[in-house]
Amino acid sequence: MNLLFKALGDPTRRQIIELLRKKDMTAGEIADYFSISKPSISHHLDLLKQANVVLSIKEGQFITYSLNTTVFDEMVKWMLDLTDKQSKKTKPRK
Amino acid sequence: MNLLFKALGDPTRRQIIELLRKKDMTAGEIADYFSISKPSISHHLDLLKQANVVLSIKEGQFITYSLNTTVFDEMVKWMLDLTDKQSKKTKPRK
DNA sequence: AAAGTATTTAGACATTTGTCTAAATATCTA
DNA sequence: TAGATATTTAGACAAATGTCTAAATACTTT
Repeated sequence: MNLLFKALGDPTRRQIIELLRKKDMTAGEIADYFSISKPSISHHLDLLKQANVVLSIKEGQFITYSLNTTVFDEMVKWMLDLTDKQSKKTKPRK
Repeated sequence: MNLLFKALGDPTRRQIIELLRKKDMTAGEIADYFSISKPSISHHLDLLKQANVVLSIKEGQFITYSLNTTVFDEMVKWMLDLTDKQSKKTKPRK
């Protein structure tokens, strides 16, 4: 989970996630939304990919990125568990 | 939300959060769980406090820390919304 | 009041992170 | 096959981050 939390720690990367929520986009399309260089965006995409937050497929000379929302499941669970006073220190009752 | 995401980006801070989930603890008690110095733990606690993840009250010479789980609500919402394919690009229908 | 305990503040330092430009790779098109 | 387009890789660099030790602050106890 560390890569995931790290990935979400940067505002630019969260914006990328929000963009991809609306629709899949190529690296170039994504970069157009930001004022930082394409290599920087490429780097952010790489980190998101390492964290398994995005998937990419190469289509000709383009690379299309999409969100992999499944990785958030565990994280949401982690956070909801924090609020679960009932099961302090106990295993969840299946 | 940036301070919150940043705060969660560090493994030590997440461990602190997990400790506080079980029970409120003083700074010293928390520090005893780690092999890093007390000033470092103090610094982590400060960041968690800035992110509003923990609350602290001074009791004599001790300072007791507790979790403020309410801050996670917005974050959970953010993540759940990412998975919500239905409302792509639309405002949530109240 | 002095000494001990709990915690933070200050300042230094190495590592990590986010950014950039230049160059490399891969694909498409004329 | 050249030239244009899309994207990444490489390497440099400044800023942010996590850690440390030493010192300061605050409270308690003798």
